[in-house]
Formats: sequence, structure tokens, C-alpha cells
Amino acid sequence: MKYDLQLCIGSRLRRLSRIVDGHFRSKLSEFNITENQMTILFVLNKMGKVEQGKIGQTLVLERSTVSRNIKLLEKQNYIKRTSDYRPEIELSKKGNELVQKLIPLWEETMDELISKLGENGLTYLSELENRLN
Amino acid sequence: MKYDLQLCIGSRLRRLSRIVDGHFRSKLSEFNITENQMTILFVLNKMGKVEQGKIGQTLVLERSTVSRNIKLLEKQNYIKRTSDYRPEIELSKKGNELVQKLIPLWEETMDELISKLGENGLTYLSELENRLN
DNA sequence: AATACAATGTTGTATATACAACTTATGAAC
DNA sequence: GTTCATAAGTTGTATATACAACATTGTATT
Repeated sequence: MKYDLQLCIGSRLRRLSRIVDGHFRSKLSEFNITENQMTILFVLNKMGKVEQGKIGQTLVLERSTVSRNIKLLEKQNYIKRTSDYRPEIELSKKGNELVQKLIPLWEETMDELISKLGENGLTYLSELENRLN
Repeated sequence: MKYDLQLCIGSRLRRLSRIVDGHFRSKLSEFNITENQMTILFVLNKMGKVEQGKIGQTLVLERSTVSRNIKLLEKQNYIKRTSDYRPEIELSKKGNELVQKLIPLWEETMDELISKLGENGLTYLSELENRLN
């Protein structure tokens, strides 16, 4: 056999993301929000008002997935949308406030992870992205 | 702010695994199986007869997740279990045969990915694992 | 202007995942 | 030997994800 089955790049990345997600999730218990939802809030914080599809492009998510993720955040009023055809969405005031509360917890988690990864570890992650994009 | 929100290690790993999963998935369309199920079959191929929980340990999966993943593979008779208390599970004959059919497709995908990643890319992935485990 | 097409969002369906609660059987303490 | 605690599996519930099918609207072609 050409490669060892244990080297499967897919399963290894899934496993790593489960491990890392666990770190973030453990900090989110006081909020009624998931690590994935946090990511979308952060993307919106960065990008301002955008078409929904832009989020899928950025995060490599299928249209339908974005649709449902957005819907959950809307339900909690963290996001508002223009009611037009192909509406644009953006953080609500409440969403902005949540982002501000999330940032310190997120930074703690990042500190933890970066102390494990070291400078080089972060570089490796960027390199993987460069090569797989 | 301490870090750029776009640097979130969690969302980046999730994104990478979605990208890579897509590569594997595109090769699996002729089989009624997912990339995740393929991983479990490969683990069983490697480990032989094991307690179910061992799979969770290996892949960093919650008990309940393993339980359901296994159930789906059992439904298609790729896996059999001893009917004892805390049964051990292993590949069935049909499961073994499927693994043999999957390996070439899996190798093709690995070739594709490794040609993107290069030698260094693979090393980076291992380094991330070493540091995050 | 009418029709066809393309792009985007939504919904149906199935799997993946985690957490909490429950079940059950083993093994330990007495 | 009885009771109790622990460990492992299962089920309930909720979110995450993808694909297929559908809906809608703007745009292009004629």
C-alpha cells in the first residue's frame, strides 16, 4: 500500500479541528452560542454589511449551511438583515455587544493554543492554508 | 485587540477540513458511504477487533458520536459486533472488501493533496498534531 | 417585451457532532 | 453477598454540514 491509512489527511484535519473546537467551546458555556456561530459573528464584525453568500465564500460553506447558521443567529437577534431580495446582513447592536464580550474569552483560548503551537505552529497552519486553498 | 479575528485557529482548521473533506467526498459518490465512515473503516482495518470506545479515543470522538457512526456502518453490514456486554466490533467480510475497493480511490485523493502540500506540508501537519495533542 | 438563464436563498433529507440523562453490567468495599 | 461507584453504551436534543430540489429575481438574448 502506498500510504499508511493512518496518514489520512482528511481524518487528521477533522480530528485536529475537534480538539481545537473543544478548547473554544469550553469557554463559551456562559453564552448561548457555539464556536461556529462565534466565527460568523467575527466575520461580520470584520466585513460589516455583506451579502449572505459572501460568508460562504469566506468560510467555504455551502449556501444552505450559511442560510441555517444565519437563521440561528437571527433568532437571537445578533444579526439583522435588509428585507430586500438577496438581503445583506450585518451585526445588530446586540451582536456587536456580544462580539465585544466574546473577544477576551476568545483571546484567552488563542493564548492557550498559541502557547502550545509556538510561533512555528502558527506558521505551519498558514502554510497549510496557502497550499490547500 | 491582541489578535486579528481572522486568525482564529478554530475556524481555520474547520475550514481546512471542509476543503479536504470535499476532495475525499468527490471520490466517494459511487459508494453509499461518507468520508467519516471511511475513516472508521480504515481504523478498524488497522486495529482489528476493538472495543467501540477505542475508536473514540483514537479519533477524539464522543461516545455517543461513535455509537451512531458505528450504527450506520452496521446497518450496511460493514461492521459486526459481538453481542456481549460492551461488545467488540470489527470489520465484516463485506467491510474488508469495501476497504480494499476504497484504498485506490483514497490513494488518488492523497496523491492530489500531497502534490498540493509537498513534503513540507505533510511535516507541518504532523507538527501541528504533535503540538495540539 | 417575452423568454430563457444564471445566481442566490430556502427547504427536505441524511449524516456528524457534542452534551446531558439514562441504562447496565462489572468490580470494589464493606 | 449486598451495595455502591464507575465505566461504557444508548437515546434525546440541538447545532453543523452537504447535496438535491425548488423558488425567486435580475439579466441577457432574441
